[in-house]
Amino acid sequence: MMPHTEATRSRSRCTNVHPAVYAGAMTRASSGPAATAVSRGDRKERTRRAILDAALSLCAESGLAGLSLRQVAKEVGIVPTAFYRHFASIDEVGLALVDESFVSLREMLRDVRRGRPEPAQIIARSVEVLDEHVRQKRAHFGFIARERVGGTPVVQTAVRQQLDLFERELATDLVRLTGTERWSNDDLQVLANLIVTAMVSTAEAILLAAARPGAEKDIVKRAETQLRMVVVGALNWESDHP
Amino acid sequence: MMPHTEATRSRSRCTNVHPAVYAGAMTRASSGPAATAVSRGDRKERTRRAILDAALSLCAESGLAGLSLRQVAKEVGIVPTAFYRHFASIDEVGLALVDESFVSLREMLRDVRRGRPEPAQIIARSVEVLDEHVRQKRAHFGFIARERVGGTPVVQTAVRQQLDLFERELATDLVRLTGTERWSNDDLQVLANLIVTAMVSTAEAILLAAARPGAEKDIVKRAETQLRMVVVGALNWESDHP
DNA sequence: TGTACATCAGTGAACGCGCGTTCACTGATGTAC
DNA sequence: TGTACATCAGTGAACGCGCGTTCACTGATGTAC
Repeated sequence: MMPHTEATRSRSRCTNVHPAVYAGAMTRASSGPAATAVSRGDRKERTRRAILDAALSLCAESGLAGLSLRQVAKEVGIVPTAFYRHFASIDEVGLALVDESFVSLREMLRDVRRGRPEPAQIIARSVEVLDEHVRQKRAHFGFIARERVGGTPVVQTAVRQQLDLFERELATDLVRLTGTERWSNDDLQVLANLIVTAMVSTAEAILLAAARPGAEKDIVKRAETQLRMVVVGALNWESDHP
Repeated sequence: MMPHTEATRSRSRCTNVHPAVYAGAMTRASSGPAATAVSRGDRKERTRRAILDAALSLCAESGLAGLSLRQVAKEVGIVPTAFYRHFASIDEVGLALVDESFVSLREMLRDVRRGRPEPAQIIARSVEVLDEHVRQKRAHFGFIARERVGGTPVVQTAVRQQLDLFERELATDLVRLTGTERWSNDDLQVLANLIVTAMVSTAEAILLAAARPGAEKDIVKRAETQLRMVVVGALNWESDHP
C-alpha cells in the first residue's frame, strides 16, 4: 500500500464569498499595499461573529432549541464540521448570545440613568428608552424573552440568572432616582421584580406588534400607565406596612 | 398473481396492556355480566385521552415544539402510525391542550369569584387561590407559560388569543369586585393586563420554585405585595388623570 | 338468534430526510532558522 | 530575504439515528338482514 491512500481529489467548487474565502485570494486580488492583510486570528473571529449573527437571526423563528448546527453552518457558508472550530455545541452559542443580549439590556439602563431626567419625566422617558432599544436591538430582546422560558435548560438558567442580576441593578437605580431610601430592601426588590416583569412583557408586546402598524403607540401608552400605577402604588405603600 | 400478495404473517407479539389491548380479550376475560363491555367509541376516546396526557407530561421538559409524534406514541403504547387515527399532527394536540389548560385557568377565576371574599381579603385570597391552582394543575399552568412564548407559531397564537380573552374576563370581574365603575374602560383593561402579566410571572416562579422548598412562601408573599401595590396605584390613579 | 358484511383502531414494513459527530484531508498562514 | 516546518480553519465522505409519513394489512366491533 502506498501512503497516499487515494488519488488526489480535484476540487473545482468555488466556496461561498462569505467569510470562508481564503485570505490569500483576497490579498492577492487587492492591488493596494499590505493594509488589507487579514491575520488568521481576524479571520477566525470573523467567522465566529458570523456564526453568532446567523444563530441569533435564525432562532427568531423556531427558538434556539429548534436550531440545528447544520442550519447555522449553511447560513454562514461553512461546512457543518467547521462549526466545531468555534463552538462545541449550539448551547455554547446560546450562552454567548445571552451575554451579548444582556449587554444591550444594560445599555438601556445606562441610557436612562445618563439622561438624568427630571422626576416628572422619569417614567415617560424610561418607557421611551425601552421602546427605542427594543426596536434597535429587536433580536436581542426577542432572544431574552424567548429563551427565558422556551430555551434549552442551560440557556434558560443563564437568562434567568442574568435577569435576577438585572433586577438587582434596577433596584439600586431606583434608590438613586428617588434620591432617598423610602423603601426597605425587601420591598425595593419586590418592586424591581414587578417592574422588570412589566418591562419584559412590554418588550414582548412591542416585538409582537411589528405586524400591526400603529399598535406600538398604544403599547407604549399602556406601559406608561402601568409603570405609573406601580410607582404610585409603591409610593403610597410605605415600607412599614403590615 | 393472486389477490393475496403475501403469505399471512403470524403474529405472536402481545401488545402493551395500555389502552391498546383489544376489547374482546377483556370482555372474554371478565366473568361478570356485560357491564364491563367497552364500546369501540369509548376505546377510541380512551386512547385520545392517553395521547393528550402523554403529550402534556412529555412536553414539560422540552416544550411542545421539541416533542415528536413517535415519542408520544411510544409513551401511550401505540405504534406511531396509530397516532393519525386521533390527530393530524402534534400541533393539533397542542391546540386541544390549550383549550384544556384554559379551562383550568377559568376555574381559578371562578373560585375567587365564588368565595365572595370581603374587600380586605380579596388580594390575599386571590393569590392563595392562584397558588393552590398552580400546584394542583401544574402541567396546565406550565404549558401556558411555556407555549405562550416558546411554542410552535399556531399554538403560540392560540395561547395569546386565550390570554387576551382571559384578560377581558378579569376586567369585568374587577368591576364586580370593586362594585363600581371607578375606571374608564381603557384603564380597566390596562390594569387587567398588568395583573395578568404579574399572575403569569408568579405562576412561572411557583413552578420554578418546586426545586427549592420554602421558596414558594416567599413568592406568594411577593405576589401579594405586588398585587397590593398595583391595586393601590390603580385606586389612586383616577381615570381622569392626564 | 344467526349470518354476512362494513367499519375502523391499531399494526408493521418501508421510504427519504436532516440531524450530530467522526475522521483523515488540504492548503494558506505563521514561525524558526 | 529564503527555506523548511508547524499550525489550524475549513473540507467532504461517511456513520448511525430518530424523524414524519405512506401503505397495505388485520381482526375485533358494529350493523343490516
